Amino acid sequence: MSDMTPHELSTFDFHAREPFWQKRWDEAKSFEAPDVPPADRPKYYVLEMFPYPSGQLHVGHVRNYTLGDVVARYKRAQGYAVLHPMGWDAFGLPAENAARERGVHPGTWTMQNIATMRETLQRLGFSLDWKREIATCQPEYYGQQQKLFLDMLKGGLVERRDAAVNWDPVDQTVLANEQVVDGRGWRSGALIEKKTLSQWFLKITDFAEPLLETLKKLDRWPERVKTMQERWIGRSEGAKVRFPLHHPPEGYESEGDACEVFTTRPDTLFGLSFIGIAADHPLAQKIAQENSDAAAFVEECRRVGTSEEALSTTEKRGFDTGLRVTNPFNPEQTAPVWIANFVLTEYGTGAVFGCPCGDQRDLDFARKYDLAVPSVLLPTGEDEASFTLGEKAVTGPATLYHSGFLTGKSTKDAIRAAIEHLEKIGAGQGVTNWRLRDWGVSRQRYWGCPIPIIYCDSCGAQPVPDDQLPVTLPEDVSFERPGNPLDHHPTWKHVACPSCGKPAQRETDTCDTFVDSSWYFARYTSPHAKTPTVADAVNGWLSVDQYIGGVEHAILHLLYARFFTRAMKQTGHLDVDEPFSGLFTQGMVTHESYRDGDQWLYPEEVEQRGDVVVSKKTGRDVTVGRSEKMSKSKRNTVSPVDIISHYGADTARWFVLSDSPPERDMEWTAAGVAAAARFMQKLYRQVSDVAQRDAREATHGEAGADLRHITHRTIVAVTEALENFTPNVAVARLHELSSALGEAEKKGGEGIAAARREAAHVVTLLIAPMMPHLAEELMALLEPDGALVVERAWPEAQEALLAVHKVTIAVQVRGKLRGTIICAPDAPKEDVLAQAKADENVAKALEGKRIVKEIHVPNRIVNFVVAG
RNA sequence: GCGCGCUUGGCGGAAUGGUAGACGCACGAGACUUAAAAUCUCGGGUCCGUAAGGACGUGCGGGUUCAAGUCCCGCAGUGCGCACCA
Repeated sequence: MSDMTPHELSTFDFHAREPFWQKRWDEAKSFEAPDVPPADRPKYYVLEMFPYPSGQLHVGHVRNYTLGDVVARYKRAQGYAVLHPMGWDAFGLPAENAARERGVHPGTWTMQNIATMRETLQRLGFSLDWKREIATCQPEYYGQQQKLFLDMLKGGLVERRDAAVNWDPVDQTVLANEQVVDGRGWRSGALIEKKTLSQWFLKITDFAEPLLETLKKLDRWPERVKTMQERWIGRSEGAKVRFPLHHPPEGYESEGDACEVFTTRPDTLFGLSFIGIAADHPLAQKIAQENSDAAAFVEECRRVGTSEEALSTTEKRGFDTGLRVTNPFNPEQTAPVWIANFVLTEYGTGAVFGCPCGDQRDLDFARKYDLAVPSVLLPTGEDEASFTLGEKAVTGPATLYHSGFLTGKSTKDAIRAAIEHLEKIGAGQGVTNWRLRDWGVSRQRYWGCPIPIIYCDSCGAQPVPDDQLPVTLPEDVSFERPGNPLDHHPTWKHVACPSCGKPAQRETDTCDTFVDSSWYFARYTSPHAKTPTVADAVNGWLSVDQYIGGVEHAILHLLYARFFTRAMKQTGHLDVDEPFSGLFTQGMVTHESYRDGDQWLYPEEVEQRGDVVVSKKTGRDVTVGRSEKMSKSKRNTVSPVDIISHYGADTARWFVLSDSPPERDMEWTAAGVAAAARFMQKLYRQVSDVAQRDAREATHGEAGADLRHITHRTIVAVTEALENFTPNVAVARLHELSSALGEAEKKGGEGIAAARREAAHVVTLLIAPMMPHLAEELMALLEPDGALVVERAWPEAQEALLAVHKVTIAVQVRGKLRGTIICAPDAPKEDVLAQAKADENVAKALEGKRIVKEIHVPNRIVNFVVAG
């Protein structure tokens, strides 16, 4: 070395060194997992939700995969055999949109995006086993999915039935909910309508009970996700009640001469005001055939769309069918049957009975159409003589009145009595109803997994035989014409019936892409096998010990995956019940937005000048919007590739971990990234300084005691922070250790060099999960011929060095802080109290007061409760 | 509309029911420098006070407790999900 000072030497050249270390890891096969978990150590399966290859990696991905990588590297250091794979959720609508808009084939577009995004992931230095990479759009993957579908069909878990879709009459195509804007098709602008198609369903409701019950055992899932799933599955106890129809329309036989409803409140039957039926209810359909006004109303309901949100936000409206039913509890009473736009076809029986006094929606509806409002619920504490029902339904605790044999009973008792009575008189029975509906998987689209079915006029729907799998997508398709390219492909769908050999047609629908993502975690355990799974591998690696992804998937994806796992178990493809034993849901990455007039500007197009932000181009002040979810339309995005190029992968990784707790949204700021970069270089300077100046052979001495205490305390703190998923706290503690390392240099003295070397060594190991490249670089400085950090164990704190010699105890008088005292750890209560009272300021506060109570929490706090 | 979260200095945030504001950003002061950058050190919730110290303070209103950011009830704001976006 020359006579240059260490400071001048010390810059971490991430441009050169990050790829260097990535190559070393690659050569050492550091991240390749064995086919089957080894017997000599515990396994740990870390998985982040795989990305949709939309084009570029975005910073939300960087956050997600960095979190996962921290877990993977930390667990590996702790001696686990880690499986940490990556792949692509590669089917989906955007590829078809790109095809329609730009004429590029969905497959080409997807594979190009994958290549781009894979490169970015690799530049970030994630500890992924790339040998296991999968893309769901490849026959190697979706062919096995077809096998699973057929096995489920054989096992009775798949059914064909009718379901409604959003239909665009101009484009002649089915639209996704997101393609319906204010009831109109996003491209054509045409009013969309509900259309019924015959579709394939997976019978997730068969598992409603276990899916609900097992939630209780998922103790490493966030409570809120479990609550959401619980609500979604929606078990509710109630009754089916048959209301006899007075004059059923001719030819209406599907339910005999009665209208059946599901209710959770059979206790309020005496409060019957009306029957509400969905527009798709058979009775409504029947009426519509005969009555043009009814038909017009049904038609209108169809325009509302298929989402629950649309149904419940639309103004409540109804149509009186003129039919009447009899109240089974009170044959004297009849009520009208209305078609109502807020009744869900697919929940319960598609019909409700309206009891305005106990349900706000029913009350609003009854008032609007001037229907009877019998009052049968007396709120607890109200008097029958004085209580009148206003515009608020009774939803709190209440007693039944004006209710025949139920009068005087509490809601709970009345429900039980009502069900008993219904069953006795044969007008209904108690049932358990679920909000969860079966999973419709048919999509009328090209870019998805073909459903392996052949329709034959003679033999019906036939499964594609195993030896004809996979059913692959044709390459030569046209997106010029509206509709599904598979359907209008000249030859693809025409095949021989596998059963009779006569001409038949393929199913042209493809699978919901949620199916693809419902088993990819299992496929990673044997990504290239000729069967969907391999028993030893899948049962050895599953379940996923830590799954990490966005909370936006809290319900659908996670529930489908849980169901699919059970369905795969039932069909013999694996032997676990739950796919993910640990779940972590991370927040979004947000950024300020900038607007110059009506023009949105990218963050790199503006700069801060004093208190204002101006456009670099025009020099004008720009409007700074609050930090919100990054979106292309507001241009408040940041490119991970740019960040890596400017600051390096480790800086990007460190920044996304450093400030916000990962379950919360984090704000991306240029200043924050710069701070991360500074800290990275500071550590590099500090450690290279230690490597060059501090003698390796120095023995520990008195002067180093403080630093050693901090070093070992930091091991405990960082370990705890990583266990708790609070890397932001780990970062804070590492900042402190770094400061202590710097201070120790100035202090000097016997044993400082050894303590500094120890601290440098420890800091290197502790940052490794977060800044893996820098860690390798630092270790190479400290031990030029040593092992790679990825092959080293996590540091362990020495108990003796953690001991504290004094504690600071807060002293309160009547809960207010009046001073602090320094005591020996675990000092006796009497001594602590005496010392507390001796404190000048405390004594002043106690003056003239009588001590009523003395609270002493060892090593923490003293509180004198005083009177007077 | 229904469901589920979140809310702490100028900003991001820390805090087993026990000293609120760790750590970082931004800001200010100082050191180094011819100068700047970089780096290092120090300061800071608000108000009153020269200071010692005091009052107030974790979205708002109540409650439980010796003690509440933390637990309970109500409200507001904001975000996410709602079954064909992924």
